[in-house]
Amino acid sequence: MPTSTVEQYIKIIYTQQEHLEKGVVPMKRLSEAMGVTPGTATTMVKHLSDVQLVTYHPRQGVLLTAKGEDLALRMLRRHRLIEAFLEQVLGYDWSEVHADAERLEHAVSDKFIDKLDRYLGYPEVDPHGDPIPSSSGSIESAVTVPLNTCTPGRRVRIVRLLDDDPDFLVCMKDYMIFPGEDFILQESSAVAGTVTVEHLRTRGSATVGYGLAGRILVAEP
Amino acid sequence: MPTSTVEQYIKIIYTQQEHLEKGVVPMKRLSEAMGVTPGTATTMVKHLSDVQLVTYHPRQGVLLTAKGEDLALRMLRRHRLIEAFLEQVLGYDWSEVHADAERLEHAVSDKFIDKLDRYLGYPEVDPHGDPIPSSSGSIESAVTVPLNTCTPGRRVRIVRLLDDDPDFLVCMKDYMIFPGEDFILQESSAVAGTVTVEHLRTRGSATVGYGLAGRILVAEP
DNA sequence: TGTTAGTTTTTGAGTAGTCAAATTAGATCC
DNA sequence: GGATCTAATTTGACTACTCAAAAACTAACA
Repeated sequence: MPTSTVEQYIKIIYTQQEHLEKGVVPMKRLSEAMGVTPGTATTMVKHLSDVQLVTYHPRQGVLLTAKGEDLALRMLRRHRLIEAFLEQVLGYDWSEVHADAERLEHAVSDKFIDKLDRYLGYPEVDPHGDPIPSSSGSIESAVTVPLNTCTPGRRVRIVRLLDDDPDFLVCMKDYMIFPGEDFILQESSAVAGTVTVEHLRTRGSATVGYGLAGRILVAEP
Repeated sequence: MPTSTVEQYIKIIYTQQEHLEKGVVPMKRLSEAMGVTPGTATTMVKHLSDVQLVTYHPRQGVLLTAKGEDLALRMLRRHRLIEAFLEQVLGYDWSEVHADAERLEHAVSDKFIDKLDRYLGYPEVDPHGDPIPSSSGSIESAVTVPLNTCTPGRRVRIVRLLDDDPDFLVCMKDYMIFPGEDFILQESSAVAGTVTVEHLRTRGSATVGYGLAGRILVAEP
């Protein structure tokens, strides 16, 4: 059975991998995401490679194996179901669910997770709109595009936010930017570095940084 | 902040202490309850003493300090609230709540526990009838006596079972011996080593070993 | 081509916990 | 008072992580 440290590394490698959209995850990135020194990450990655969870390309980076991806999806399932539970049942604010879920996900049994899944009514997404993998390890996410790639004038629906930072989430909530809300994209300028949207119902408008808008995924209906 | 290993030692020392009803907990007992070798327990106890959680009497045993007792009650609160949650909300059988709670209790935050407490409606006891300490650390248990000290013929109400062994609990459940149920004590013999009770409602009778009956706490109304 | 900047790896050391096995201290019993 | 039994302690070693700092590699640019 993997230790919780191993579980954490694998989960991070998975998210960095899909985040980067390119092959391998370099050590610097991994060590920063894990909050450890690069040397520590190298040591750990060698070990992960020994137990076949990743393939390690020295001086380039790591890539999950099928076995590693399996574990990553199991962890993501745990994490997101726990986040949903914390928000829907215990009344956490969506900005604070991440930290507690991060600790709980390594302590729960499969039985716990399956019972929790049933209790919650088999939700498909967590409070941030992240899709929840099934118990068999399949995951399907809606077709979305980053907000900063949409053309102004279009109507968009917020589907997912790729960020766990509480401050950012609180801020987005103030702007009504959370999954399910509809907006009109008013302006999007890489040069000015801003994206402005107007909330469909309330007519309130919000401006966010261009980079951050890339982490807001929307659907164009 | 104490590590989860430290938390576990402190909780075990607390329960052994009240279990034994006498002063100090000897190393053998502690090491067995923790599932480690005696040498390991000695090493750990010295450390616990360094951080003022216990007072260590070499070659005799350990005793919790006020600070240690505080931590023990916090852990007991966590453990028992989680047990209640697993049974009442997620539908665990009472025989299986212990193991999962044991792992979760070290991973939850104070915020989590307080919100869980509210969600459960501030329960006073867990599924085994063990009293749940308040968030301020006070604990009050009902007046009870071990079943094997009652006089035959008397009516008794099961209040609490001092055992976490799943096999034992499943067995007790089959006999209807769980908190809230009423019985007539038919026979109790230290010599024969058995205690026989009759369930008040169903008239079914059950016989358990004299030693085990000492771990069944009842109220004599 | 040679220098430099940035990344990655190696090395040596530390922390928290564990075990096995040798040793020591207490108690008990003739 | 010794012999003996048991519980407790010490010792040395191992695992799983971690860091700091030195060394090595890569890429890129003058």
